[in-house]
Amino acid sequence: MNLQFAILGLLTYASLTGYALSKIFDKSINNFWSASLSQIYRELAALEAKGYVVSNIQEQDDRPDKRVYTITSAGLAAFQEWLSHFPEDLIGPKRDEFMLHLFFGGKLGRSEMKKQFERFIAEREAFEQAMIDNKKKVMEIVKTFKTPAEEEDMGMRFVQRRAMMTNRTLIQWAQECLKDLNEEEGAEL
Amino acid sequence: MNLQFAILGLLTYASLTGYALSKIFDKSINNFWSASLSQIYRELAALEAKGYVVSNIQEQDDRPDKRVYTITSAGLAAFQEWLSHFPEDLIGPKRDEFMLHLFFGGKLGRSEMKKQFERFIAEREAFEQAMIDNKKKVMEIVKTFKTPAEEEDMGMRFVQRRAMMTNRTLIQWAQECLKDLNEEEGAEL
DNA sequence: AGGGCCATGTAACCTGTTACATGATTGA
DNA sequence: TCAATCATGTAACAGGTTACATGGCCCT
Repeated sequence: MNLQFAILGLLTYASLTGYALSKIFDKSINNFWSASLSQIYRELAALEAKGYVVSNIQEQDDRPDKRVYTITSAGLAAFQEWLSHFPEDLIGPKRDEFMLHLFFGGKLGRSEMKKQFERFIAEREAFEQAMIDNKKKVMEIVKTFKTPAEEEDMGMRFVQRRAMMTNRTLIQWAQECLKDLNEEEGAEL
Repeated sequence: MNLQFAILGLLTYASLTGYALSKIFDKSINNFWSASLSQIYRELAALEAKGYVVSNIQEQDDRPDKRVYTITSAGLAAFQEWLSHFPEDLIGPKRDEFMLHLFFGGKLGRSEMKKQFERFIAEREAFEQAMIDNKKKVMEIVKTFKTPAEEEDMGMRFVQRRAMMTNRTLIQWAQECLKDLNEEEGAEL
């Protein structure tokens, strides 16, 4: 259901193809909700069956024809209704494979643990750099479908800030864990 | 698959019933991997079909009989194999309903946004307090099935630290967002 | 008397992932 | 010439959620 509303939400800004929706997902919503391309196509079909969107095919000479989806008034109403009801539970489901491994890390060698934390830190630092590099690009993409009204950009700003802050914290966390692992080793010698 | 390995992992410490597994999940693994009770029963059945666990029924007079699951040597081997292969992707899938609403928050009133951030902060602060209060209890529960060897407790310590640190950061984040919302309002008057 | 804990599961449904299938254009 | 991008989808499977079904004990 939620993915359908995410799609509807984007379609309130502009009519888009499944492919374009997927691009926008990767650059914005992906920070807190992931969706694969095939999933998007499936949900678009479901939305059309409900009458929340309509589609029409645009022929193109040089590229494959595309199916452009447009939100209907029923879709708009359903979206607003969904939007106004924030979820009760503010924490939600989790699935973090890395943490799952870590929890059982005692059954692994300490050197393997350290290796994994180092990899974690390196990836998070690269991620941070990528966020900084992409920030302007993301804003440009967002502006192609969001109007430049200040209040509409709030959501994106908040989302980006959260991504940056939590990423920094996770790097710090991993560094502290690494320190612990090194100190324990020192104590043993 | 991952849930199956989480269950196997817990069963390496002790033989447990589906119900008991669910309790332990709620107090430990739930920080980074959620599972419902019915899911646990289903995965236990799947694990038994694969020969990774065996079960035997213990009759009880005062309470319902219980089915106790024990890991087999094949199960142990499969678990160790899984454990030694950390995931490539360290970020993983996300589904955060609150963020999804927030992203489209521009279509909502500013007062509604503020209300939601206030709720967010209150819940996160309560969560922090609950973590502090439960810390000792959790450790006791963990010790009932984990041996007290220091290195085995590492995983839990790291997991708890991460939960505390990210929670703190999220509170700070929400406070900053609230400040932004208030300042913008001030500028308008 | 009523709610929560103990304890087990089944069934249906909804979501998410992966593999398959096709094929032209553009840039390195 | 090779990979990437544009562009659409289907099918099968895996994993997660919700509702249903049952029933005694313990505490307030």
